[in-house]
Amino acid sequence: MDLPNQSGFQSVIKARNLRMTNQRRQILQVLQESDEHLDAEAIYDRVRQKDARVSLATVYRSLTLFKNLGLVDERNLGEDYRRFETAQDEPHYHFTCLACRKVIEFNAPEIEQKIIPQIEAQGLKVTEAHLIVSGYCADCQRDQTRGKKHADTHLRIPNQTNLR
Amino acid sequence: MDLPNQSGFQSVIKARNLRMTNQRRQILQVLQESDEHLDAEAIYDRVRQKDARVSLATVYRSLTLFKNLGLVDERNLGEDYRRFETAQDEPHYHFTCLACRKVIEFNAPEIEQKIIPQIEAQGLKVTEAHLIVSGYCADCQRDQTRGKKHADTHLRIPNQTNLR
DNA sequence: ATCCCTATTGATAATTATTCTCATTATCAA
DNA sequence: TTGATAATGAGAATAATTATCAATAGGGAT
Ligand SMILES: [Mn+2]
Ligand SMILES: [Mn+2]
Ligand SMILES: [Zn+2]
Ligand SMILES: [Zn+2]
Repeated sequence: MDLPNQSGFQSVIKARNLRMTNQRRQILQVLQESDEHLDAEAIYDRVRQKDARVSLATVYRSLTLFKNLGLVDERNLGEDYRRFETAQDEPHYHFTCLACRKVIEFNAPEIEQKIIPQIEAQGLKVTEAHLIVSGYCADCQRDQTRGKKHADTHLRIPNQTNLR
Repeated sequence: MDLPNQSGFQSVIKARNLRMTNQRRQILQVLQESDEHLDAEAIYDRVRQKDARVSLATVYRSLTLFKNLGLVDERNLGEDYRRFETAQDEPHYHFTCLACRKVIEFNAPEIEQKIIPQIEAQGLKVTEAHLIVSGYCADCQRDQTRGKKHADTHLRIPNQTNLR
């Protein structure tokens, strides 16, 4: 079963005399099979389950490559680590629940149609735009039991107690 | 010479039986005197120049405190470190030049007036929203000599060569 | 199928922003 | 002035990401 742009992957790889490795295929496939926003570690975990002897360094290297090839987009959703998802045709933006970490995507055509044009009218050239919204999802507003479940990716337990 | 809300600072500090220390005064003052988006290290440098024997740990601790008190806002402008600025009355957003690192602020009332209300209409509670735009400023589009000057804060030289 | 060039990888050390630890100091109310 | 304890400084610890480098593997040419 081949995935959508596995072929587009091939062509863009060869065009730059890069090499089509198993690791790259696996890593890209994990991204394509997922509708979530995975971080490097989550991708690493999933790739190893499937089969390969892949190193975390290669995951990072491949993500950087895919990003530069336009196959994958990097997202910063207010965490201190980076998430990745396959590049979409339509731009979209992200809401993250501060309690359960669920990520909800949304469109905001005003950004592409009004805000960015206004910025570029001032002589700036825009290459990227991220609208990052955070708050509390409907479930977590209702529940007292906030932060119980952790949607959208695997759990990472931070350290900090510096909240005063 | 007292600064704007140094007094508001006093009251909010006392209200929570926190203590008004020299370090906190100095750090907050650096933020208030600057119209830039400083990172912890830049604040650290400026505070030491002024006078005090302040540790970097205290800068971080104070920034976290000020953020929680609503006196200071944290910004992530696409770098791998965090910037801070005094809390503004009006929301605003940020464009960063990828070449010279200059930061340009702009308003986007559509966000507060249309986009966020739409999100909240779906049952979500929004507590924060950042629109982070990057690209190239007018100067850097013109110049071939991109990346020469480094506006808005001190220089940090990264390591990476992983760009393929 | 074999050779060869070199892009890529795995393992692990290095880097670096931020947080933690804990003994010492300073704030402030009484 | 004193006492309780909030806050600090110094440096160790943490953790995500990147660099190093010898070994491996892709793929074009033969
Ligand atoms: Mn998304
Ligand atoms: Mn700003
Ligand atoms: Zn939630
Ligand atoms: Zn510029």
